[in-house]
Amino acid sequence: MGEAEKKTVDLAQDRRKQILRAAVEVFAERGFHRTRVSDIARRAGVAYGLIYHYFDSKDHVLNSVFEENWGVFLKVLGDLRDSEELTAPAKLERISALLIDALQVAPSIIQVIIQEISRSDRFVHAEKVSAFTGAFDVVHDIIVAGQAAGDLSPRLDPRVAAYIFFGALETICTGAMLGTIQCKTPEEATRVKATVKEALLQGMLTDKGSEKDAT
Amino acid sequence: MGEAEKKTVDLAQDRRKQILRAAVEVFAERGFHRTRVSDIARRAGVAYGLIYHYFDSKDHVLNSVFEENWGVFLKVLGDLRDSEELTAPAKLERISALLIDALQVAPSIIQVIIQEISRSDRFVHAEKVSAFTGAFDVVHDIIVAGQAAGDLSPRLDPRVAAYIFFGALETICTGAMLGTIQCKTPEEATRVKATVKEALLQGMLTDKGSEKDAT
DNA sequence: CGCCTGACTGACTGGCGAGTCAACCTAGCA
DNA sequence: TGCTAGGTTGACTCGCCAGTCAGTCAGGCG
Repeated sequence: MGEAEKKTVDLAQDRRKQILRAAVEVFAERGFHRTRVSDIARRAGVAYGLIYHYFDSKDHVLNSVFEENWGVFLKVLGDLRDSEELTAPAKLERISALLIDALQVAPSIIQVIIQEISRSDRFVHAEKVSAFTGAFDVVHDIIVAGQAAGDLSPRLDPRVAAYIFFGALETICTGAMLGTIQCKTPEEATRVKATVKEALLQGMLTDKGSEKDAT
Repeated sequence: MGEAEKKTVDLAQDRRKQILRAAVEVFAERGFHRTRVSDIARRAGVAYGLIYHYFDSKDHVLNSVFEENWGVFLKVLGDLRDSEELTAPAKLERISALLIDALQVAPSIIQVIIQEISRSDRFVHAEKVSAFTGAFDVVHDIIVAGQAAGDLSPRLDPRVAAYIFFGALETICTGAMLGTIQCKTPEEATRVKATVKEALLQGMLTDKGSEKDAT
């Protein structure tokens, strides 16, 4: 009995996953509000009504996509913050590498999260903000710790710096989505990571540039 | 005749402006796709149908908001690029200052442009991209010139660096919109500018941080 | 003073698409 | 073999809102 029941549960989970996978695909292709629920159903090879068996609404489908993926990202970030072995700069480097690698592995998911949640009115007025601030807070904490340890410039406003860090990464993801930034092969990815590190950590200036820049 | 005709034209332009101003306000408050055309009409104190006298469609209203404001921004950017007097880092600093100041002067317009065009599916598939790449190109050119002059690190991929630059600024605007970043008073604005400069130009690392970071 | 032009009005329509629901399986069980 | 539960189906409903259009009003002109 337990066995059979479990199997049914698994099947149900499979259906759910199947719908979510399809949803991610179509959302990535046409954007959330241009996709009709029927599109998701067709792509998943499933009847229209079944979507509403597993999800309350179209919005709820998108939320599930978000929660199930952002959640694991947040978890990884949290662990990274609490790691004793790495310095703050190393942690920041890890985070950017993490995202850029994710871009190879699961571009559609990244696209949907950035496109439909981070970017979009959904972000501005909804509870989604809190999920995002979770990530911001982690980066913020890392920066503050880095400043305390003397590894990061004390002149940075940590909050603004966290925004700069995330904004840079987010826009790079957007660029990769649009194909403006090449980021498919491991070599290209390495190059992008290097520029992120150089620009954000070392700064864009050369020594010569800094001399002229006597502020 | 010329006089009277001109007056009529002016009045017509006023009406148009009046509608656009109202549109910016409501778009900023409720987001493009949650605002009904009737909202714009009500806010502008104008009949529903009149909107369609001046604009082809709701989309066209948004496009006009975008074109008429982004156009002047692009113009300023272009002039800045061609200026002989400033070094590349100084130019970048100017651009960020420009945006952060604009945030004080016309927050709604900035919000609408960022929220509804830069961020939004509108951006991904439409001609809007080209307008944005215009701005990217300017920053890209400035970076390349700065590298040639020896003021900016030659190790940066100029394209990726341009994305980082814009992404940082864009997210800061978002933060200001959300009220997460304080940027109302001149003092706060100065502080934000300083962090942008520090983080992007000098880099987030301290010397101590760089030593440890032997790559 | 009538006429004409064009700004201006707002009730109405048409279509779209989210969400519903009654009917239909199918599998496990007695 | 009949019964139930719940997964599955897709035609239908229903509200919403962009866009239309028949008509009003004002002001310039012969």
